[in-house]
Amino acid sequence: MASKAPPIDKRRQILDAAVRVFARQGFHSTRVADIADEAGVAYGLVYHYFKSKDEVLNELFSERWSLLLAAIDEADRSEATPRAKLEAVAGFIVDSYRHEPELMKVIIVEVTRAANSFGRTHLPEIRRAYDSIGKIVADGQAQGAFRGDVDPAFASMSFYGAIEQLLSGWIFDLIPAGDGDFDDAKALVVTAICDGLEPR
Amino acid sequence: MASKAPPIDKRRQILDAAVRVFARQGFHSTRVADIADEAGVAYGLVYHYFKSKDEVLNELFSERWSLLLAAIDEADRSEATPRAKLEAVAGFIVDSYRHEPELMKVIIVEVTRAANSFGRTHLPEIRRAYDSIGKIVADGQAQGAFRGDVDPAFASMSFYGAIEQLLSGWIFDLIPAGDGDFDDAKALVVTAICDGLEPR
DNA sequence: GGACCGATTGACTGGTCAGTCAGCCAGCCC
DNA sequence: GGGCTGGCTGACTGACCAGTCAATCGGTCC
Repeated sequence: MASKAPPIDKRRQILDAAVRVFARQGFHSTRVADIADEAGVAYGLVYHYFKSKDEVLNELFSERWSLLLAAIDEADRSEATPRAKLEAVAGFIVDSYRHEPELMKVIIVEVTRAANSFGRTHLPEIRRAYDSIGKIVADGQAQGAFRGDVDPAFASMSFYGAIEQLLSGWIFDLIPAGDGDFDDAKALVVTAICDGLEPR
Repeated sequence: MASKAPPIDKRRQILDAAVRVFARQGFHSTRVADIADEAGVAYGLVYHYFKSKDEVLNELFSERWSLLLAAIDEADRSEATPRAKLEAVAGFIVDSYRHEPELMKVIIVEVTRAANSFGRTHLPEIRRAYDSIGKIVADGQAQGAFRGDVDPAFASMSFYGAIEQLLSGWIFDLIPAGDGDFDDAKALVVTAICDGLEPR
């Protein structure tokens, strides 16, 4: 037989279960027992792998947010136009939602927008994303691709806020979430922010 | 003497105290005793005027949100250009924050963005705001003031999301919040959404 | 076999609050 | 005065749950 029986990764199993339960019930109203049940694992095992219930969510957030930060930086380092860089960022976020809606729901609802709990804890990481987007805008202004009379930090907040609000709209069925809608959305955030609503 | 001694409105006193405490500690980590203490009132009196701790927050939200809905409708009914209507909406929200930052913080952080608790409860009212803004956009499109290739519901989410993210930025000191910054912000959200970032 | 060790189990505890309730008191009317 | 009303008080209770821990299991090595 193989040198090892495939060791089921219980830690991963717990994280995946937590995503599902958090997405369904929200962080505050899920008990640790719910996570354990969903993972098919004993209550105590959650505490074997994680210091606390909070740490489970922190881990989920950090795993995914570091990917986002990397994606933004990669877009920034590319040779593309500023507009294309923003398209790449919007695309990454929208695709993240398309492929893992539950995880993104948890991250947005429980961290990014949870200003009084995890949002505060992770403010530095979250802020890094705003800053990186702001840098893309500032560079765009420096090379004349974007108008110079808009504060980059401000534009960054608007851009990110618009995307996040769209995800919220999908999460709560406020706007349609078909496959084409995702692609439309990517193009449209960028259109709205770069071209504006008024005809040219 | 006057027919009545001025009856201190304890109910109002409790609501005002709740705003301060919720803004400072967040809804989840304020105990009912904190509200009572801040209001200088006995614990039990909170339950004399409100069915539950939740109801205190619900009341705060509904009071203010109905003003917002009224402001949006008024803007919509005016003879102004679509762009000016959006300016009026952005202006109302920004001014609300300027004059009552604590209340707006509570509403945004604890309701509007608290998707798993109060946000869900108040979804219908929140949605009404998105819909009304969407109507302004749709009318603008019908009269040729706005480009027709952007879904109004989508544009509405982007617009509102951008504003809310700015308030979040102020709330968390991510962007400067001087008096001029508020006025700049009003103009800039509208510029960004209507004109776009790219030069014309 | 048996010592050892990390993974796994789940009953139990300690602390925290939301909400209850029995009653106090100030003003008013008869 | 004495009774009534309703705003007001705050000690108390019941429920809930995160986190602990002592015990068990299963594999490995000698």
